[in-house]
Amino acid sequence: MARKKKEEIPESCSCTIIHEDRINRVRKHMPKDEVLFNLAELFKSFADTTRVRILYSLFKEEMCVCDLSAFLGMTQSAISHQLRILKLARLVRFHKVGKVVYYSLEDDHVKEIFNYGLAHINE
Amino acid sequence: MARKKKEEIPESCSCTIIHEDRINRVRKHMPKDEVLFNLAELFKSFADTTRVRILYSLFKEEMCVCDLSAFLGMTQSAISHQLRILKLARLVRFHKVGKVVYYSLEDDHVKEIFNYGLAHINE
DNA sequence: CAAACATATGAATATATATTCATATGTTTT
DNA sequence: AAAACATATGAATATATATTCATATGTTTG
Repeated sequence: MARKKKEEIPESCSCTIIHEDRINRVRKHMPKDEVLFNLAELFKSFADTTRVRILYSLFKEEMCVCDLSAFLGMTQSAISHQLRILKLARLVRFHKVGKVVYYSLEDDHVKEIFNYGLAHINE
Repeated sequence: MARKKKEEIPESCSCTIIHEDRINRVRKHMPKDEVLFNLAELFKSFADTTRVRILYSLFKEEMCVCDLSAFLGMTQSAISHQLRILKLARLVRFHKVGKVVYYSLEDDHVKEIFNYGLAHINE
């Protein structure tokens, strides 16, 4: 009575591939893994309320760490750690004046990305 | 010898607020906390390689879970869990034909956001 | 030079989240 | 109805990450 007909489970996918044609067309246009990875990494930089608030603050004004800390009601350390991530993602730039470090947006991509994000939220 | 002059540490920020004027100008233009939170939540949906790959796959073709699973070389379960997140973020839509569920992009915001993301990466 | 201060950072902790595994749900087919 | 199948989902585990705490670095000022 043992009932085991279709014994050939394919690979990682436990199901039958239904649309080889679609997969082949999609494959042609997929960016390299590295690009997709970098894209996800970039969005990780936006994927935190604190970092979003920091970036939004810098839309209008250049600000120092102390300003951001006071304005956002968070410790200097927390802000500084997050600014490091934003620096690594090349989303903010900075310049020092004495002991004060002023941060500003690196380019306008952030604003544009945020605007489309808001458009999606408000639709 | 106890040397404790400036004893009045302000609030969450351990430093002196330097630019009250900047903070006040920024405050005027900050979106509500809820909006900033939702924006971060939206970007969280993009902040994972698997989800980026799923979304990119759907740029060109509507695909079923099985297609995505086979194409991306991941288990059906993993794909399905991630699709749930994309559904909750209203980034993908789906329709059922028999037992097959076809997924597609909800709107064009994703493409636009990705394009600006790529622009930032490639600059 | 010492004190004050703005900022940065390593380590620890707490929390979030991606994947796996097992199984459930719902549909089709025989 | 039972088998096959596509998909969904709860629980467990492993990993990533945000914040805190303590402290380091570098600059200014008395």
